[in-house]
Amino acid sequence: MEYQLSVFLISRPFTCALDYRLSAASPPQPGCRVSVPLGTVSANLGIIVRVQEAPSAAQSLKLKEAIVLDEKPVFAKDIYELCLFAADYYHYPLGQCFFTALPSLLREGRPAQFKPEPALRLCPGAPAAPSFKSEDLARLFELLRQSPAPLLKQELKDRGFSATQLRTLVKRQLAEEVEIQDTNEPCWQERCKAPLKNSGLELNAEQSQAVSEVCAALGSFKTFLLDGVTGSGKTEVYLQIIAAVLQRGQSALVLVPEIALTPQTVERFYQRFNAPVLLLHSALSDQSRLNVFLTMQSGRAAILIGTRSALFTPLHALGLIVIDEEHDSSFKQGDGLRYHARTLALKRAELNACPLVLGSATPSLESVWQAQNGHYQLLRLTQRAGNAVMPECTLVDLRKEPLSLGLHTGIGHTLEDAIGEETARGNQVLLFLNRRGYAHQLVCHNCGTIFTCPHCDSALTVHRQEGKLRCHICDTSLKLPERCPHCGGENLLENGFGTEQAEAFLRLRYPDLGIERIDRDSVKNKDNLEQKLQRIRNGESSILIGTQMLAKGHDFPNVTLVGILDIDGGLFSDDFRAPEYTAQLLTQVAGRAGRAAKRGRVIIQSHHPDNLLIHQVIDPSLPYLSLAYDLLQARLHLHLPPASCQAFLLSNSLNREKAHLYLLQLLQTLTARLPQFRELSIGPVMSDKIEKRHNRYHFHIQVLSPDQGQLHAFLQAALQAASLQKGFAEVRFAIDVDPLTLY
DNA sequence: AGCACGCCGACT
DNA sequence: GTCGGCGTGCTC
Repeated sequence: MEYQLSVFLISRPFTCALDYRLSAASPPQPGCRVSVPLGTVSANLGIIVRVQEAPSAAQSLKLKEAIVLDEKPVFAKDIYELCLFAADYYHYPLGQCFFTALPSLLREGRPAQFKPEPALRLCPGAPAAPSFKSEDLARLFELLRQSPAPLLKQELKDRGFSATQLRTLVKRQLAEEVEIQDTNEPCWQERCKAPLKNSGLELNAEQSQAVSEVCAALGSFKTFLLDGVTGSGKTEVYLQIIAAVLQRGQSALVLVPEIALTPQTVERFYQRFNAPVLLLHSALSDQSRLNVFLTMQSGRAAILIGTRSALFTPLHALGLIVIDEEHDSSFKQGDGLRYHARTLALKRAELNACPLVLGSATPSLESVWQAQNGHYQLLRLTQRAGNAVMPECTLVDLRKEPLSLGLHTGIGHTLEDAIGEETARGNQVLLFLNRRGYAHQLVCHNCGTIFTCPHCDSALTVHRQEGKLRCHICDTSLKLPERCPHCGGENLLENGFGTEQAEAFLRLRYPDLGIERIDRDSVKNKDNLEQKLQRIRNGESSILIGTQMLAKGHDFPNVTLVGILDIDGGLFSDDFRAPEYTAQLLTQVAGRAGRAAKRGRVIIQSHHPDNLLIHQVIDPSLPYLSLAYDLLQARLHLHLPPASCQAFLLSNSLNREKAHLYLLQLLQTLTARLPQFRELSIGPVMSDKIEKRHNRYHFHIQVLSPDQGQLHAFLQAALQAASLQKGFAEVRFAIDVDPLTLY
């Protein structure tokens, strides 16, 4: 038979499908990959979107021949539909949405085949209870002893065991390495009669209420906003809902920010479920990712935990989606298909007729708004689990602190004393500063030259340990200069302190204490982070200093003091989201204090102690949600998101004039059609706050609309007009729908 | 996105 | 006279 295939190429920005010819005994299925010629390039990867019998032999002969690569579609029905939705919503070429949704090996045209992965199992003749030097090794041995099947080395690493520990067990001939083959195992429901290992913790009234509300909605599409204060046991709620999903024979998808994918969180899943749990994180190899993709697709595992991109993994019989820390900005992709995992998860839940649970201690105003207008059902956990009580917050007026050595590195006297007190009592201290590096900028004291990046409009940050000046935008690094290249001046001033400098002061001040710095510079990889966290958990270290990374998801039971070194940056930003982010960050960081039996305290240093927002955040009688309602009210008054829809038209070029002119001309074209878009508010062409980045000049136009449909129509028109613009060969154009940052 | 084709200046 | 710069348009 002769067939005509409509195909979208995954690495080309076409808005239309291309047609190809195929001679085959039976028609291929949509969602399969094909290799097709285009112009002079003979092999391009595409996805079949439509299959017809060829209308006539003559018609069909005009078309070029396609080669079908897959027997079964790599796109499940729901993922396929999700891509269609994303292409439309984000005004992004469908082929490139398919690209985003595929594991990289499938993008490259490699076969959709499972490759064996190394695993460990106990040696047949291993003694029942050998002695171990470390507790970890004993735990590892016990894990292998109890497991009915070999455990993937990757899974053991995800659970916090090091490669060395695995090797030790093999060397002692207690365990042996085997390969997990792609057996044609049946789906997990058949292999695993009891999906639960245990029924979990006792729930309090609010938790059981939340669990039963969601369970009542299983089998239908409904969105829940789970607003649970830090330490209120959100994870336990997820686990019990998932248990109910598994009992129904369905599977669950859990999305978390990258940083929250820690062995402790993951371990709770492994401890609870017999049903197989898989993980998708940045440290996996491409082949492991493909294996996860195939295993989930065929229903051989029941639960997938992963970051943003895990949203596109096909799950057999998907029955629930959870997004933990739903306010986290890492759920929005910043380039290419600029999607928000929450937006697409909503669609995917709808396509699968399953509930979506959005959980956070500090929900986004977008979600609070949806809850307020009844689109999401609000579930609240207001009690901290166990006996933990909310920490006591004090505000330190930095203007009244003496100019001590510590203050220059961000640590005032009051905080310094408190650190001394707490550590002397054997407690731990967590210090938060959202600025990495040693010093913010380097200035020549003689001629005033500020050292700036050659590729960006930004000051270079001093990194003393590395002996480098680094650009935090493009990552360019230069050797730390000894004199000013302009005037030869030798007095170079370091302005503004970062985590590295605060750490240096702490080491000087408390030479006998273990200090861990946790930021992008000091944490090289997942293992490295885990080592640091381990030293904190076992009490080797007592002071932690770090950036954002510290604020998210980690439990430190012995931390009784949290210090926030400098919050002022977040108070005076021109971004309308800054108050929301600041409130979230303060609440999250403060939530790290006193999670176990000990009451915690929080010290916030500020040069603006009268600031209303700070007072609202630390007011114990004002829960975050009430503050969120206030902040939301302010947004509504100003007709800002989420009360209105926002988008940006973006351009950039190596040539400043061209980038600018591109949007000017586009705006001019669109102005002619403006009567159609009466409701829209369209900003002027502006240069980005950091205009030059990576040697390219960036410009933008902001668009606000009270109505989603009208914005959509406008963006469609903009895209159309942009594609017709001539004379801008290397200018790049993009649309950002529902941006989270201003440009 | 690639790639070819075509129309301009500056070289042997 | 040709080499190569980029700007334009096409690819099923």
